[in-house]
Amino acid sequence: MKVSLEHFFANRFTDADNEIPEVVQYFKPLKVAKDELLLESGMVCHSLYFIVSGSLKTSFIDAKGQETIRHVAFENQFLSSLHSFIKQTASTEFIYAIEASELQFISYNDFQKLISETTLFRDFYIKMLETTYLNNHWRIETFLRLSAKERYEYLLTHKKEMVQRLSNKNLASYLGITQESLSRIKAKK
Amino acid sequence: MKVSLEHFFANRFTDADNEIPEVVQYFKPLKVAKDELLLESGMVCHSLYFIVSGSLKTSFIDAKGQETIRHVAFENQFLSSLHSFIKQTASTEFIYAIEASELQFISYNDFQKLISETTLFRDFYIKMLETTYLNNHWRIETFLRLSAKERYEYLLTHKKEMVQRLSNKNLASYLGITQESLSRIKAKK
DNA sequence: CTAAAACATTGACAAATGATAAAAAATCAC
DNA sequence: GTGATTTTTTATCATTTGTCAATGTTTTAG
Repeated sequence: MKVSLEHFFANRFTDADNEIPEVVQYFKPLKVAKDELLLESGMVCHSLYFIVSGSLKTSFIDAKGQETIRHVAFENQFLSSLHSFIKQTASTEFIYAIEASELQFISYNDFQKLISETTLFRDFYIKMLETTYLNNHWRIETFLRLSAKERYEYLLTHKKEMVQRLSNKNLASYLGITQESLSRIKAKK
Repeated sequence: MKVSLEHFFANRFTDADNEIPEVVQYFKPLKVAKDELLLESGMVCHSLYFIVSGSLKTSFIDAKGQETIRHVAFENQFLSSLHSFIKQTASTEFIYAIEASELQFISYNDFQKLISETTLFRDFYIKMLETTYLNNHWRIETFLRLSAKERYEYLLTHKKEMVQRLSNKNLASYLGITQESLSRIKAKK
């Protein structure tokens, strides 16, 4: 599947669609291989990525040295190490391509410029923060009161793409459980 | 402890502080008793609350009928059922006062008005979404790779006020564990 | 102040998940 | 295509957390 940045804005921000060319010109294309590192923990994240095709993840290394996946994004979604990007401070997480991916990215400076100069991008930024909020919200709810098995079933029902496109290893990490537990959960169904 | 809305804005939004009186006039005072309900699940949340003194929580009822606390706020913080408030759709959660509290609240209409009319409030709204993001971020991280005991210790170190001001019942609910487990965790220290 | 209700603690046991190890299966690099 | 590497599955056992029940403690309503 392949999507475009123009369509993304045209479909969602009809009020200020005359500003689309102005906004889109600041994005640069980038192709990355499967498993390619886009941001190292400890570095400042300078880019916000739009996914044309493929998938990205943000992750950190836990106390036991295991990679733990905090967020995953597919086509038509944006991803960054948001805290680092917004504040231009060192990131506590990595960004990796999960699959080979085509991206469009914008630098922090151009991002700021567009925020101050265009209504479209300001609306987009608020919308992005809201979407991020909703995403984190359901994720916290699933952790608060669902067992590992129920969290897996929640993804199967509500986020099927994640189950289909992530390896067991990545999926287990995203669910906050071990690979072995996930394997058992899947076997029991 | 008691704080004021004027100080909140004056301390954080120095760029546009001439707009503070314009913004503050739309907030109305409200006193609520301990355990008082401010928003019922299924209703549309019409208010954003600033806490002058006391504390509020947002919670939902899980599959087993247990109250589960998603978020807690103290003095000098804002709280709402944000999804419901932003989209003016039915809330999936309740808002309760934990302690007797003094609040200042703004209606959705006045909120929208201030967003469109003042730089201060637009800046504030983005800041609020960012703060919310950071809060959800650490919460997800603690769920992903920490045990119940480690999550409790995390709160002790980084959010001591929560441990001090919440009942065991509320704290256990916020941590996503049973009261009994929390009681045992505390006893073992 | 007192009785009732809510909350907190403790114990015994059950269920879920993690740790470790080993084997099977899939994927990758050349 | 083949051997090496990584991922997935399976099994056993240990640990954590939940469930249920009983009891002690604190808070609340009148």
